[in-house]
Amino acid sequence: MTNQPVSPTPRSTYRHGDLHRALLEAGVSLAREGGPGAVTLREATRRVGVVPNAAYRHFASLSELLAAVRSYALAAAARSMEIQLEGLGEPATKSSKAERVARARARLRAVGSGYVRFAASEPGLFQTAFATVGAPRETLPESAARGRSGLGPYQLLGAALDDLVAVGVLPIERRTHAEYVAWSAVHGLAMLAMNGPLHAMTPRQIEQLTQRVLDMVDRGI
Amino acid sequence: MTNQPVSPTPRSTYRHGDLHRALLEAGVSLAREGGPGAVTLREATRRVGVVPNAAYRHFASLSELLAAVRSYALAAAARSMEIQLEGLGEPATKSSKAERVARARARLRAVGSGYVRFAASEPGLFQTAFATVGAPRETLPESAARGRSGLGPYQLLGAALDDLVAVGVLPIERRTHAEYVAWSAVHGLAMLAMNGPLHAMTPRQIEQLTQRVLDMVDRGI
DNA sequence: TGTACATCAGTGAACGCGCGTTCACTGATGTAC
DNA sequence: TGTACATCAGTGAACGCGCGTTCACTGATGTAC
Repeated sequence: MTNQPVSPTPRSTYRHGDLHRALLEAGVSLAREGGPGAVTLREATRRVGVVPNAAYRHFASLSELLAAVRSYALAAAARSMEIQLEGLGEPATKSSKAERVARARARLRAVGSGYVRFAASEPGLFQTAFATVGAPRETLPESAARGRSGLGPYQLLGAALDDLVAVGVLPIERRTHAEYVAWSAVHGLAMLAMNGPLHAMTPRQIEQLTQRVLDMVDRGI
Repeated sequence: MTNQPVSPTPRSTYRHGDLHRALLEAGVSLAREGGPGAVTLREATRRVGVVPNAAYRHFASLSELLAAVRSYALAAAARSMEIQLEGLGEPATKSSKAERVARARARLRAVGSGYVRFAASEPGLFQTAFATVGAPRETLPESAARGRSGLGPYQLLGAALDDLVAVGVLPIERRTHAEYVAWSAVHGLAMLAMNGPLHAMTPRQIEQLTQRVLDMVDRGI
């Protein structure tokens, strides 16, 4: 596999200095390259140029490192969604009802689009964040798993749906569990694009398909 | 983990008799219990009560066994979808346009419903069939991966969509890649139901959510 | 400002684990005569 | 119908791999005096 040179960052000092951060970064790189299964203590320490058990000064176990990496991945996903939201620009101060409706719908699309873009551009991190199949359900350290808005991916979706309700597009009785309905569509697309039959598609084709799925959500939610 | 007794089926004969089939069945059990990652040659042979390397008389490698297990899982998924289709009953011989439209739409719902039901009832096999994350893209032995109709899961979906076109519900220009749009929705739901936040839901809640997602597909495709 | 010392980050060696896979073997089976 | 024999399914032992984790250690650092 990835046979990294033994000591990629040769230390001059005996102490490393910031091993905790370095291990986390190595863990993120591993997840980026090979998904959550590729995150191992031995490979992370190897990349940092430190002996395997040195990791235990900073993480109690592998799963603690993995949890930290997952937080990072969730935050990165949130950022991707935020970036799409920011692309919408500021709302007009005095906006008509139609404008507010259009904006709320655009927000939901932006959230979905950011989600799928993240999956397509960072498949390894996406898997780490959202597709931890078979792994025991661990509690997420929610603190670090957010974007700049202070919201995590799930909250960003929720806020967009609240907007749709406020603006009168989404009937309040359909608000319950609406996250899951919308999420299903983009999550499924993301999965298929990553390892399924869509893997061979160009980014442009993926983008078009994303728009079609978002059309479906828009019409059907 | 699963510490199976060493020789669950003690042989009286030196030869096993049908080791190929026995190993496949053990592999399917392992996949059922723990997903594709739980399928190992050593555990499969252990369960059958045979020495590890005996497997090499029947499978060239682990990945060959895994491919066989995947075929089985795909066929099981197809069966689940077919069962939902069969639940629709026979079409009336002389049916009105409205009846044929309703039937075509019901068919798509049945396909989706069977897919999600399979994921919910057999998560390990579902993962083995459709969620092989990170695994190298291998060629599927298509032959065995089908239901009784002779169609695989993907073909069943395609046929349902063709029906919608024939009946005039789905505009022909939206037929291209429509599989992926519909598939995304149910696949995402299935994934979320298996390991995501929907894991704690009751089968009844999952069923209701499935109907909402299918409503969305029906309205939005 | 200089020295003794406690702290604790990183070392070195080793453990046990389960895995896939290879090798030379053995002994039950079915076939040829 | 009985016997010699080739076949080849399953055995026994071993390999090397990477993994997480534990142990007693060492030596750079920063603090107290």
